[in-house]
Amino acid sequence: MTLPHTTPASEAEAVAVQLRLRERVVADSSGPAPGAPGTVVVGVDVAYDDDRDLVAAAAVALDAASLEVVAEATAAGPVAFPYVPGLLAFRELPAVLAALDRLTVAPDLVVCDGYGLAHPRRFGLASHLGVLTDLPTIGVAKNPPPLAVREPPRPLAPGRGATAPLLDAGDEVGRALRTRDGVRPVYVSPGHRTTLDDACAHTLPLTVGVRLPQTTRLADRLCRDTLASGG
DNA sequence: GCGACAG
DNA sequence: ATCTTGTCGC
Repeated sequence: MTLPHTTPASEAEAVAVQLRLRERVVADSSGPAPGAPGTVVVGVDVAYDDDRDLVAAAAVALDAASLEVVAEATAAGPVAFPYVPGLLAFRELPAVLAALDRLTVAPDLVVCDGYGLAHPRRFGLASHLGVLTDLPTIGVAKNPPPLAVREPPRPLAPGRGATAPLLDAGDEVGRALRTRDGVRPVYVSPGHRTTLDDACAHTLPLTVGVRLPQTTRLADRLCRDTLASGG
């Protein structure tokens, strides 16, 4: 990876790391164009067993067009950081980075299960992973971020593809995106080397017939199985 | 002080 | 995240 990851000794130090690293986020579209043929999309996810002090991560690479699995990798280790809202990256990154290292194909885009820009300090898990690896990343979360300035929840049209802005101090930092008709939306935001428009455009083809991106679903299943198999 | 709070 | 059966709908 381009930058090393180190586990902070305190929450205050973790916040300081975020404020420093967020300066390095690249907010352009130097990542793959949505729909570009041959794009390798990698989903990452993590499962925990706090009692055994064990965390397992999985990285699953798909062909963006066919959604066929191209490669998989897992990694397990001790839990490095407690769960603290806003600091999820420090809990998940060590295992995720290890799994990505074991992947035999080069990711064109990494899809994270969590926030990117749509984060209280505008530096969620997806942004953090992108800065450390310099890979294009996006964040797709199941729940809305607790933004400081939340706008009156604008109603979201019922059909797949409908969106509503996630505003933070007047800036659109993410989007609620309906990926299935009549089903609650997911919350998409750019991480590194992607734009919000592209993040949403990348998400739609990954969610044909399902709410969450296939990348996330497959990675979730794999890391869960890995944890169950011992670690 | 209390509630809210990605995974 | 994780603890967990059935149930409604397509």
